[in-house]
Amino acid sequence: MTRRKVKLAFIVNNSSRKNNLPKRKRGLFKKAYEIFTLCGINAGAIIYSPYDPTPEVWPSVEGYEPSDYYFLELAEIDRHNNMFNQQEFVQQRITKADKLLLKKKKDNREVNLMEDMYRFLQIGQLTILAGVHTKPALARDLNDLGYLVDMYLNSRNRLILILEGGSDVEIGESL
Amino acid sequence: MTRRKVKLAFIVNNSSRKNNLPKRKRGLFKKAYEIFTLCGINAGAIIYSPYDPTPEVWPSVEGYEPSDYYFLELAEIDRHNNMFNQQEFVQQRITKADKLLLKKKKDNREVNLMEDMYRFLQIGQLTILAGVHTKPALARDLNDLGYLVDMYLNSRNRLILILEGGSDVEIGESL
DNA sequence: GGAACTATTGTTAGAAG
DNA sequence: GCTTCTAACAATAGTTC
Repeated sequence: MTRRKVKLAFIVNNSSRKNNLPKRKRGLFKKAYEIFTLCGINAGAIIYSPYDPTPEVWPSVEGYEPSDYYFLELAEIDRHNNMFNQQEFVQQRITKADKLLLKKKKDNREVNLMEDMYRFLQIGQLTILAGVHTKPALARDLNDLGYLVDMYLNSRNRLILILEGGSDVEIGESL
Repeated sequence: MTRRKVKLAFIVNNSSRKNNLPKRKRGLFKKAYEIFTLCGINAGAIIYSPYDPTPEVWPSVEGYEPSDYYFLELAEIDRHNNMFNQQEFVQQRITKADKLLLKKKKDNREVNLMEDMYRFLQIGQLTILAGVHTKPALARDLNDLGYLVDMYLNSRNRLILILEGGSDVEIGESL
């Protein structure tokens, strides 16, 4: 049991590094779960393991159990008040996003929308972290985005974004 | 200093709960950083604090310091090999996304693209978690997406997505 | 090759400044 | 509000089975 203090640096030994990951991962996700439970807020974690093509996230995407549990817990304390806060909270975030967008008026740069879509899908599951209240809308949106990208894949062609009633604006090209 | 074992449950006392959050947050982010450093992989965490309209994430979005540090560390060990693995890894994920998309061929459902964009921007900073190698492309893409949404806001009108040379497809409406 | 163990290091709840 | 302190609790590195 000789365990010396570990130096916070890349573990050079391959097996040690690999063996460490699941332990640490469990620790990280547990911490996220503890914050989630103790403080009643949405917290999440993600790990891009080289040993798994799918990024591992907490809360889990498939089952949504932690979120459900979350509301169950809150229901016994102050559910209504919490939902109100959540709404205020989201409103603040949207206002902030608005301001951010107004700062972004710039030159007409080319957009590789496809890349964005891919990236969106890759991190799409993270949107669950955005809040329990968005859950039903989320599932729909993710599917719709899939449809949108699917259209792109079918077309295998140039993608154009148009503002109705205005002038056509070319946004990007396919791969 | 009487500290009894804490029950893993919502902290009802408001000030206790609020005081707990920064400590726990530090702990969570530290764990993410440790995995990132020790195991040489991309790991991240996010907290949607009710006390802050901006979600707090690790790694930080502004400075990109942790990522830089990451490569600095790896450079001394096996940078080339790691980058190769990263590429393979990304390729796997893209293949996976492709399969996911093919499963999504469905009916023509309406897409509220604006919602997606908002959500993308809200979680956009999380894309940094997708990998260090995407860093330069990422900054550009986020700006371009901002531009795209900006156009939308300017138009205050219906958004149409068109596949060039094909039939026009109506995708969604503004709020 | 993963589950269990445990000495040791690490984290944090509550209090105090 | 925020640091700091520290007893108590928790996580885990190295090892064993």
